[in-house]
Amino acid sequence: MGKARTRRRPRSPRGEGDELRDEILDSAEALLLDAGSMDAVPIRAIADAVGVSPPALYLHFDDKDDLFFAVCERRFEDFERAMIAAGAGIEDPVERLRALGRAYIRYGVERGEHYELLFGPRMVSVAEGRDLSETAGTRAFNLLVDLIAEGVQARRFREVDPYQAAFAVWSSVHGAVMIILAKGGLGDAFPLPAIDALADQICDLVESGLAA
Amino acid sequence: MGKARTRRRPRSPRGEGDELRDEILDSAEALLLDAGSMDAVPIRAIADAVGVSPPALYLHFDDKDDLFFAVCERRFEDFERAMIAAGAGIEDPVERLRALGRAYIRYGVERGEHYELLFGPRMVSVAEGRDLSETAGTRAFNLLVDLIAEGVQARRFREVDPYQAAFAVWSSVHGAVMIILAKGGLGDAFPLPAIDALADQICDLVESGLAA
DNA sequence: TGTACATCAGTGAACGCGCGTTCACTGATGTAC
DNA sequence: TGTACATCAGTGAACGCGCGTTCACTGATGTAC
Repeated sequence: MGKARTRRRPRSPRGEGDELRDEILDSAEALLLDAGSMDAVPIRAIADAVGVSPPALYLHFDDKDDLFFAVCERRFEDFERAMIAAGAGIEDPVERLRALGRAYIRYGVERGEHYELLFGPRMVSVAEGRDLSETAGTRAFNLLVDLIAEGVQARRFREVDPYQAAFAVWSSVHGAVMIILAKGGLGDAFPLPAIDALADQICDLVESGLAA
Repeated sequence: MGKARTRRRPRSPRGEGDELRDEILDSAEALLLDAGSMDAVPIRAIADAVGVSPPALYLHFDDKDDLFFAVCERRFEDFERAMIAAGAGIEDPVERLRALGRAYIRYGVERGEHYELLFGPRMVSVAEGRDLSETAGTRAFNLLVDLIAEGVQARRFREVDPYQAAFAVWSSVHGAVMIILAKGGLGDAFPLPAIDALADQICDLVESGLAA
């Protein structure tokens, strides 16, 4: 049957055309959850979900990459808030690191598609040629660097280079998330330890690895 | 200009049509190195590289997924050999684990596109619905499980569950590779520690994390 | 030894689809005189 | 207060391309009688 649009969005009142921009980002994000990758989300599907014609998207974004980079930025801000919240109020660096690690893995596993957008290979092509130094993602990483530096200074961690150690820690949790996400689709041929147990295992590993 | 084919492959002699199959896999693999993902390798490009028309590929493979699954299998066998070679002749489990970790990261970094094919999200969709229990990838993972079990029994590692610990170790090195590969395309906005130093850092982390 | 036939290893052209994007336009609303 | 005009927030249709795959075919080589 026909091409009937699911929902027809009423035209924004004059001067408030920017409202559409947010609705587009909302829909693009929601579709990403189902589709799994940006390539699998056609611009037409976004327009349809918003209730608008495809060309309307070009009133607010240069092209598809531009649109998804904007989705990305919003997500990174959300991710940064989650990390800040996870560590808030915990004094001991060791405890805070564990809290961050758990929160990171939980965030990644629970929002797999978003996580892949943020940290997967896809992001690389979208981010190429843009300045990332002031993004929420970079700030979140620096949270970890600072935490490790603090722990080293307080003699709760061994004498490591905080920047390098942060990469190592990040590798561990990132790897855990990627494997959990990948194996999620693979059935029973390759059983996965319970996710929480795995998260704890990783945290143990990191913790005793950094222990003073 | 035009559609002139780069190279025209002479027709296989009767009864040896299977030779083409290997040549297709070789070309598909080579193109993957340049393109970065299976989606970015059109079937036409493979056919052209081999010097054959696109429909000829369907004489040997059901469809595109089938073709790339075959590429995948060949790579996993190669990967398994690399891991076996890296650990060969090293008696001490701690030393062998470090050797495997370094070899894993080196393998992943040096052959980024192949690595992503093997362990990235893309593989999931290709592998879906197939039996993986007898694949080289599973065997390579069991190598790690056995190594940890051996180390635990020899009291060189703490008393951990080998299967879970193997997942944790794998997460660490897998995460390291994914991050190195992802950041490789990102320019200088986010400097990466020297790869070897990072590999050592990860190995240190894992080692002291498992230490008895 | 000759010839009809089957088979093998492909080819060339096209189908049909989905995609990102562009183009010319429209109708409602505000503004200037 | 009336009216010509500019602007804003979109629309509908189409362009042009690349893709995976299918279809009907071809020409060389082997085999049966």
